[in-house]
Amino acid sequence: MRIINDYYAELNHFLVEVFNEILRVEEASLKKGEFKNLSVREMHVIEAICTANERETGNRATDIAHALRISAGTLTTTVSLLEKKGYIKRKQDVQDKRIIRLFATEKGMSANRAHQSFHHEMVTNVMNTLDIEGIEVLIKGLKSLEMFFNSNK
Amino acid sequence: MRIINDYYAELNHFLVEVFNEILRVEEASLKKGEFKNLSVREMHVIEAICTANERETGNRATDIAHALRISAGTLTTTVSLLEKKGYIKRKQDVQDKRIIRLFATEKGMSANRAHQSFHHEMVTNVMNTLDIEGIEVLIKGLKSLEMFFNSNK
DNA sequence: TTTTTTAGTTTGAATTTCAAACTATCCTGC
DNA sequence: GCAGGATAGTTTGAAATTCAAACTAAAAAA
Repeated sequence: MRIINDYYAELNHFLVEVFNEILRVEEASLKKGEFKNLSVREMHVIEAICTANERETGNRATDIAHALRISAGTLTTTVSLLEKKGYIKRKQDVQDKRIIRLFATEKGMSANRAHQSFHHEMVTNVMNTLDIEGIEVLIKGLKSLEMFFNSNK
Repeated sequence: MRIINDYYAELNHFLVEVFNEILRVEEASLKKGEFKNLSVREMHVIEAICTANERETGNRATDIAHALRISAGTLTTTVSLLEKKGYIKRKQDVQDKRIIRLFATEKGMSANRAHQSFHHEMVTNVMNTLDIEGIEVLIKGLKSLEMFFNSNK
């Protein structure tokens, strides 16, 4: 039981502390790079727009707001700013003029690639310290975390 | 290489999506419980104060602000509010009157215990899906994440 | 053709945060 | 001692972020 408790403390530490770090480091990484004038939130809006267009999962303003779990009003604000900064473009749908479709500009896609490479470095870094079996166990643990959260919604 | 890429995508998904959930669920969990009038930020201030007093790692305002990585001004604001709400107490140090030491009230400690039990549930939930070896691998993976973040500071 | 619904924007208020100025206290060197 | 600098915390003013609710325009339903 002693050992289990040690593991408990360590896991809790990681889940509490380490993952707060992700945002912080992500932010710092953004501030250092080419796209200083983007906040993490803005970067995530760009990312969501790029992903939606790649995977064709819906690039309407509503879709993006829903994916990011932010309100429509908040998205409008961010999108207006990002458009002014030249990262994304609004396009009114031809069939249904109520709908605004969102696209990244070249600059936006470039910012997204830079951001992706941050994630890529992070993930490959973790993977390199583990063998295949270890990766599988890590994923299994993270999966059960996800299940825990889904059941708590 | 195909398989490695699948793992990559899955890991990235967890690191990006799942851990954003922690804050959300934590927030929702708070709003449901006995201590509705506490934000996640406020809860974390209480938690930091309780932990600091348990472990005697420094309960000065400066120590707490540093542990939470927030500015002194921000902490002052939060502490004033939490004191008004009855969760914590300021005490001026006797030796050095510049120093403000922070303590949780009974109510504050009670809120902290409720919050701890949320974490406890979360962590034991993950641990229950794994055997000892699995837990060790999970921790190893998380550790390498932490190392990645520390090297990126 | 009305009425209702949907998509997005605007508005107004609340919250959160921080840097910088400020106050009070302590420490150092003369 | 005491002047000058350092330290702890607070206050202030401004910026950023967010959302609900009111609003506009367009589409769908009745």
